[in-house]
Amino acid sequence: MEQTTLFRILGDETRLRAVALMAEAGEVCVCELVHALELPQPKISRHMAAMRDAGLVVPRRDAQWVFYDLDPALPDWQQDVIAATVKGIRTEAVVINDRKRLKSMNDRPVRCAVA
Amino acid sequence: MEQTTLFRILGDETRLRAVALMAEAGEVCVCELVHALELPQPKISRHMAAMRDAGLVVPRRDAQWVFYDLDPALPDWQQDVIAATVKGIRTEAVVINDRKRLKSMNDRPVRCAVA
DNA sequence: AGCGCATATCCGTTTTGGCGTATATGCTGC
DNA sequence: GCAGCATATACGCCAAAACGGATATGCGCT
Repeated sequence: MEQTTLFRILGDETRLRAVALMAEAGEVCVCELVHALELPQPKISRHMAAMRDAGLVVPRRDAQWVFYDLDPALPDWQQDVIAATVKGIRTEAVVINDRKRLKSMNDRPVRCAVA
Repeated sequence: MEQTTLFRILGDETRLRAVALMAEAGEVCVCELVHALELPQPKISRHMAAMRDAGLVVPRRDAQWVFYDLDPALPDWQQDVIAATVKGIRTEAVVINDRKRLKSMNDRPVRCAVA
């Protein structure tokens, strides 16, 4: 069963935090994740690659940045799972701080192309 | 974040199948799982122990059998996640066959005590 | 072309997790 | 107490996955 891959992805704290951030803020680029989650860049890139390979997330290149967002084409039940999860963890201290740091980040890359 | 434990649990096929079965059929005992999933007993026991330790599942001893069921006291969002998941996978061939084998099992232990 | 920032990938290591087999524990009925 | 079934755990092994750090690639600017 390939259905377990969604859970394998969500079963890692770094990726879960990234998912929560994207679900709330829409697409984010790697440097924003590095700043918001306070984690080394290679670690973020590796985890985003895992999500991309799993089909959870879609990359969009814009100049020197790569923006990731949850794939809107995910099966309904997976979107439901993610929605329920985000709802359940949005008041967690970790998640709150991630959100806070993202919002207060200086020089966030401008989204020039398609939203 | 301890929230990842739910997903770590669901990220294994054996456990996911057990969860689907319990969500549909209510509490089941180890020998029923062995029969329905067609897996060796120690493997089932180990996975059920993992779920028990994670707080996903509650054991009920009745004579020589141990029945497991999803913990009704799980946080709402986790119940939502499970509900969405079960809804999403209930038409999977594997899940259908598990259900079928459970129903057609001979000499299923009688539930003598509390439901 | 060359520099600088953003991102991705590689390498070696460590941790985690699943597995099969064997064995222990618990309960029932004689 | 003993036999027999149901369940749990222990042990050693192997594979997957996460990690830090170094390095490669991609892009924009001058």
